[in-house]
Amino acid sequence: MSGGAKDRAGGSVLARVPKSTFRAHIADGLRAAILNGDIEPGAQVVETTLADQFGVSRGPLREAMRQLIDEGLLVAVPYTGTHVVGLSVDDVREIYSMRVTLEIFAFEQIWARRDQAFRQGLVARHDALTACIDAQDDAASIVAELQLHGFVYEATGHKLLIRTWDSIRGRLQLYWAAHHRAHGIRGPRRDGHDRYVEMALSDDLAALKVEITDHMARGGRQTEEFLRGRPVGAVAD
Amino acid sequence: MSGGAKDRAGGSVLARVPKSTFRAHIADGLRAAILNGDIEPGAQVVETTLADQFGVSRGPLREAMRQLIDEGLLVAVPYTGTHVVGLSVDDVREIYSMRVTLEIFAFEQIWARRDQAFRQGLVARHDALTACIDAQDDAASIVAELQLHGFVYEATGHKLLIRTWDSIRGRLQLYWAAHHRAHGIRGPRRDGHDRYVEMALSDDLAALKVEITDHMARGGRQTEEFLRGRPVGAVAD
DNA sequence: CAATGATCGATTGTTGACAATCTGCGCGCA
DNA sequence: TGCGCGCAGATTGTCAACAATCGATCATTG
Repeated sequence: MSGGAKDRAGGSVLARVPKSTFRAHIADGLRAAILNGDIEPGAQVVETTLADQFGVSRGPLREAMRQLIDEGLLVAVPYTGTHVVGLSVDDVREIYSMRVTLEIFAFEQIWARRDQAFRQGLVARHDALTACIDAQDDAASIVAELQLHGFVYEATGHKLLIRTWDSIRGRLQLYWAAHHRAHGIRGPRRDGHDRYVEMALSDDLAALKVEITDHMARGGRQTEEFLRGRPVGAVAD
Repeated sequence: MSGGAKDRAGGSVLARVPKSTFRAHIADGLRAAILNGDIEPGAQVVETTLADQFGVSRGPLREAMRQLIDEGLLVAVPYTGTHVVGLSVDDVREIYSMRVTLEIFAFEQIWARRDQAFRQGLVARHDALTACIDAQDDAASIVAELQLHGFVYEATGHKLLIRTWDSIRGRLQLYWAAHHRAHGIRGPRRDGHDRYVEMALSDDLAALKVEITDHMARGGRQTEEFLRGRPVGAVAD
């Protein structure tokens, strides 16, 4: 489409060129590769190598990497190298504590405006998650759970909140994916989300806040057991 | 130092070359120029122009701009142009509502660990802010107020929270600066911060939460009056 | 044998030139 | 007069080559 990159059939991830720029698609592809575990936490990512794999030059690729650095998925040392981030126990703890705060805030924002569309959307995503869990498809359940929670954030219409959720989601998914690869079966159990959705549609905001706090605490606890003492990767930020 | 940018005495902002990369310093300089009002909200920023002003090529400059876009200070349209963001009433509302949530969370995190160092640091920054207000130095008071609140976030040691505050601070400062330039005298009154600090050092967390909520509500209200109907800039995100 | 300094490979940082895209404007035409 | 069309200017997107820095290796020296 541009610059001089003629066809790039060899690119590992991108299939079509969307009419716009490369950067976003490289970022998406690289993010997917990291979250998918194709590149392990702690592993080094080299600009030239990736540029070849994606079939682009280092310019756009650098910008994509910079974006992932902002998302907390990569860590760069000037003139030396860039690595996939390794999450420590404290990092995961921070993610979960932040989620409690943000998600309660999200429900406070939307509480009075939970119309039919919201209720249906929430139930639909809960059903999708339930189906993934019943099918024991862990990879899909991770995505489904992220979409369930993401739907709540989106529903608030609070752009800053959504942006903040976006900035956390990557690290959360990185942890979930690593946990899943290491432990096989992952966390989300049916009953927990059943209660969560039930209360989200109830009239008792206080009870929902407690449920969210407990929900996250459960996830966090099971989390720490897995991580204790050994960060997922080598490099911390 | 590198590449081929020999001396750059003509650069508008950077004075010394710090031994590391350009990007961070360009970002700092450009951010300062925006927050300082040298580039007005809504105004277009052209890569080639800025590159000349900073004495670097477009590569590093693009990365710096990309960072400011992530911070919500710039808005880019592919192949068309990049503008300083204009904040709407809703945007400012979002910033303030987010601050309430984040700051209450910050105090929850640190509440049990408010040692002598924290108390002294908080008082010191409050004194500095008070001095700026008494001297009617609005520009300095903006910085002082940001440092007061920033100190609280830093004190939590919660990296994710600090990062989130960082991602909001720029937009808040952009609004405060624009408000100040348009209205002359800005918001922060002594009594409000006196109460804030007093309660932050008290034993009544619930009361502090109320104070924070009110504090922000006051700032937000005065804010909306100024902004009603006319965003600070031309382009929204 | 330990400490020190030079060298080399690997990787990122920077640059200048070229290509693609968008926007506005003038022109022909019904 | 109103409207589509194409052209030119401006701006961003991309590329390939070059420079700077870092880390490890290895020879040198006391």
